[in-house]
Amino acid sequence: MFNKRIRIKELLAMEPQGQEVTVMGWVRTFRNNQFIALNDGSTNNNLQVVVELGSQGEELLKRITTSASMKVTGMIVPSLGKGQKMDLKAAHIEILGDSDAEKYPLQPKKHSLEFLREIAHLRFRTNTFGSVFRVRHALAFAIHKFFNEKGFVYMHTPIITASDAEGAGEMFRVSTLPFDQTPRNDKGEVDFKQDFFGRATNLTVSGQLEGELGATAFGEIYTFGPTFRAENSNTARHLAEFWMIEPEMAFYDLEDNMNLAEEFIQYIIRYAMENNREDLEFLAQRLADEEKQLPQDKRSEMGLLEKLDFVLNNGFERLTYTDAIEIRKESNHNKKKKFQYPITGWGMDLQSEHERYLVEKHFKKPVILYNYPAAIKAFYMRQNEDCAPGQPTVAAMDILAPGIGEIVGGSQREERLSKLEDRMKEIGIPLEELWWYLDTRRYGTVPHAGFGLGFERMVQFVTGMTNIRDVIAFPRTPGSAEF
RNA sequence: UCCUCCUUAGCUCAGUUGGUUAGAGCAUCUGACUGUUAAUCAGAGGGUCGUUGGUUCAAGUCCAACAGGGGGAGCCA
Repeated sequence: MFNKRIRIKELLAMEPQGQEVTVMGWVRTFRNNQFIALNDGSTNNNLQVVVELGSQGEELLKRITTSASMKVTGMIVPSLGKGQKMDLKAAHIEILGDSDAEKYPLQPKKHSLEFLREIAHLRFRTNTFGSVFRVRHALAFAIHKFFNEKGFVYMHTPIITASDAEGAGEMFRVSTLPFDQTPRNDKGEVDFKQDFFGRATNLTVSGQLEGELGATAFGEIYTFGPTFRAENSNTARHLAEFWMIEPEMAFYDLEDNMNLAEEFIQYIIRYAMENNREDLEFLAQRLADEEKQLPQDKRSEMGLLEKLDFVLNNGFERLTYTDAIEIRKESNHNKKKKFQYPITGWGMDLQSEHERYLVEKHFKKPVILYNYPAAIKAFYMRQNEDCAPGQPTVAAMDILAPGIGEIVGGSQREERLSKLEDRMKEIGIPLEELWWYLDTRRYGTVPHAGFGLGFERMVQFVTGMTNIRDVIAFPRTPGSAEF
């Protein structure tokens, strides 16, 4: 019978009055041949198990090593020591699994995140990753809760897709053809007619186009699933496999879209603040300690909890691409020629140093940029009509978060068939490949909008982890797919 | 992919202008102690200095290539 155990988080919330309980967990440290710090993953707080002198045999004591797993039954009593509220006086200890202390790589000391990344299968057993992944869970749960409360339908869009016309980046091919002897057609090209699906297929880079099909039937839908990009990106904010949330809403314009995105982000942050306070406090302390080693000008002005509170209470700054260019052009930063990439004028794509200046120096809070030049955005974004002469824009919006950069990318979609077709022809996307997508514009088209939120970037923002590889359990990056 | 920095014990890191036997803290092991808090005290074991090649009488130290990792950039979420 294992299910009689009580979780340590629950136990620590009780008043110790000699109750008999059973706990199970893993040893963090064993001090003085007498005190076991036991952790079961429910919280970073360890339960102090007290082994009375002489109550257990030498053989058993020797097996109480770091990360050995055990079942302990005993009485909880107020602790005589100072560091904790209660002790579990062990009446019976059963080692469930031994752990060779000489080989076990985690020690009761600080480890670098880089080292822990190399033992990603064990890093959940540390306080930092325990907190990160409990917060990750809370955010994922809050996302479903938010959309469910708003009446959105959770839609599972395909992982394997045949369209490569979405233009969202390099794709991973999905194939069962033999690598060493790929069948060829008359022209000498690989003959995908003989492949599993009878055509070339890839892992999805976005569920958006399929999401629009759902939105034009259910009204509001969202997706939350894995996404794959075969880009050779080596940064602290890119993964080859990541999770993305993509709501898509009929009868929404760009402003509705921005309102939803802002409300959504605040909602899930608030959920984590209310339900994972201890973990966030731990992560805030961790970040503060880490930043102590940085030079003054590289440190954040606000602590993690302050930052999250600020985001909940202050809303996001909204401004158009055109205004953003002006602000930066007029900034002292630009006049002093401190940008590596100078602001050349309207139409240029924003470099990440420009985004960072705007978010971290000028406004010091999340910023929503909207109405971007059409030339630097995707084909499906709605073409604005009231543009300045020679400056065509689309109803796109990006949310930029301090320290992370782009966390949301979205737009109102082009619902007018002829405009959409014209744009596709203009940039060379074959209409016949997306016939099913265009059908939504043929049969009862409606104004609609949506966005994509990078889940790992959101987790980074909330946990303060600076490398995206530390907020996903098993990161996939170029040259790296262990575990 | 580009720029840049790093790679010395299980971990974190010292190692002087190139010079004889490469060090520390923590961890591990052995013993002591027993209300500890990353316990403490004493002792012990633990190294192909990332790999390969080069310069030199002599390379952990200088040079090159490669590998792995960090930071930044591009692409983006």
